[in-house]
Amino acid sequence: MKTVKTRFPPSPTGHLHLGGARTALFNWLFARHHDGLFVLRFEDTDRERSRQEYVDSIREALEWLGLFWNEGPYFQSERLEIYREYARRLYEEGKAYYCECSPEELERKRKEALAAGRKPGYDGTCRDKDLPPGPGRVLRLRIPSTGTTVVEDLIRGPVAFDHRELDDFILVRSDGTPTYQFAVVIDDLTMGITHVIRGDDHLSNTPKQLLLYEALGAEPPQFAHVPMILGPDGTRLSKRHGALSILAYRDEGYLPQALRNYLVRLGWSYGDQEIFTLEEMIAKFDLSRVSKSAARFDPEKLLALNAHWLRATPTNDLAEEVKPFLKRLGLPIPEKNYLVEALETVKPRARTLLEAAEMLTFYLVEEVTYEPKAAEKFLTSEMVPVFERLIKELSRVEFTDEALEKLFRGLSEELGLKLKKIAQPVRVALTGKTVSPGLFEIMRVLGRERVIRRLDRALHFLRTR
RNA sequence: GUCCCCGUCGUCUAGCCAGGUCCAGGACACCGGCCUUUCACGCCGGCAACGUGGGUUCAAAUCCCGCCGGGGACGCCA
Repeated sequence: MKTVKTRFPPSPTGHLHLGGARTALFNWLFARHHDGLFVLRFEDTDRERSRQEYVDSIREALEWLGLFWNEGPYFQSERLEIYREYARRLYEEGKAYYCECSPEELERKRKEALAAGRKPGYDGTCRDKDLPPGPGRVLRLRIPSTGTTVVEDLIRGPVAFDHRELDDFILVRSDGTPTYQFAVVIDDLTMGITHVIRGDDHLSNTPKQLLLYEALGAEPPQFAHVPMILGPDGTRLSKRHGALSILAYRDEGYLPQALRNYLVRLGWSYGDQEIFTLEEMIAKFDLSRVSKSAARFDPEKLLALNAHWLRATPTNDLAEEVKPFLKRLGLPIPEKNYLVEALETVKPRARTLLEAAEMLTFYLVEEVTYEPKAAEKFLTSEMVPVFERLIKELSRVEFTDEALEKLFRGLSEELGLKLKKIAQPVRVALTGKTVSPGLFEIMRVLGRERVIRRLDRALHFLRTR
């Protein structure tokens, strides 16, 4: 049994987006599941649009997702000699021929054909001209005019294409660079790729590639075409569907575990299981459970999964992850223990690291800012005696959740006020807001000194109203 | 236009290959309730789908055909 080898071949013309990440994940998982290898290869033959910054950002995104490659990254732009050699062979063996039709001419014929309701493929004008190589000429593959080619797809089963539907596609452009169709085949062949797992949109290109393998006298890899990911509205995923770059999700406070978990369930399932650790994905992933129909991207489900993984991550680790977000919000980074304890209280309430950082604000600022409406409603003058009494009691009570709760309940009973009537004003005094983690845990974490200082300040505030 | 692929709750999906156990299960979202010092978490309950027409069969979400709908390919882009 040959070692399984998969690849992820992005073209560095944009950031890594959800669709690409899912394809990369599937390839990576398949390789890992079979103890195989995963190759990274940049398809940068389009010199016009390829950019170094995208090479960097794609690598960064893959690494962030934990999808490390065993080989590469390769760059097609550095393999031009190899393609040239194979092109020469194909030409010499008569499997390919040169064509002198100009792009303008081809474009004109394409439009004509489309307007007349015919298929717009190349019409074979130069097929039998027996042209030698020359400037302005492209190399085309000579495709058999009759018969059919069957793609034995691992996900879709056999898919037959009539050769009349295929045309003599371009292998080498007039500037000598290889086209995508040619370069992928040569790369997959020379790199020993055993399984090509890619988007559905490549299915109709596959027979052409198969014919190229045949012309080369080579054994093609196995193909598996996975369904595409559509936007929430069912149209092709694009910029207007919001943040699509994987790195943008990272910067919004999403966890790689959540992204992976969301992505793996888009087009793949394992019974009713929704939550997967990396190890489980590797152990359970297989092509037979990949679905055939396109999936829509649902940001809500991604968020829910992120909330889940946030809660499932040890607070100690989360504390490190949240630091960059605190920094970004202009908040001071406190001592680790304090941060962990504070984070513990906001963890079940936050759905992203960014939200968590925002919720931590009151723990970290010197003086909280009262929300106008909250102060208006709860920091009223009748709270003066309550706060005075609290400050006195708090200086001697033990700062544990239990003791604090006992204190508040006792006070509530003694003063004939519902606990809520006391709790909300104190909450506002301590956090500036009406919504926060549990009051007693907040107090415990803030500690006696901060709590008394904040109550003191609130007392001043309500006396001057 | 031609060819190819796909079609189960709003969304992701299980079930379909090996027809009955499915008046279709899980998850997200949504709605109600419990818990409760606020908000969450958690727990309980609810809403909600086999695109359509025909055929095969004692029996079809599951098999066959047509139609409709969606997506993709048809580039000297990848």
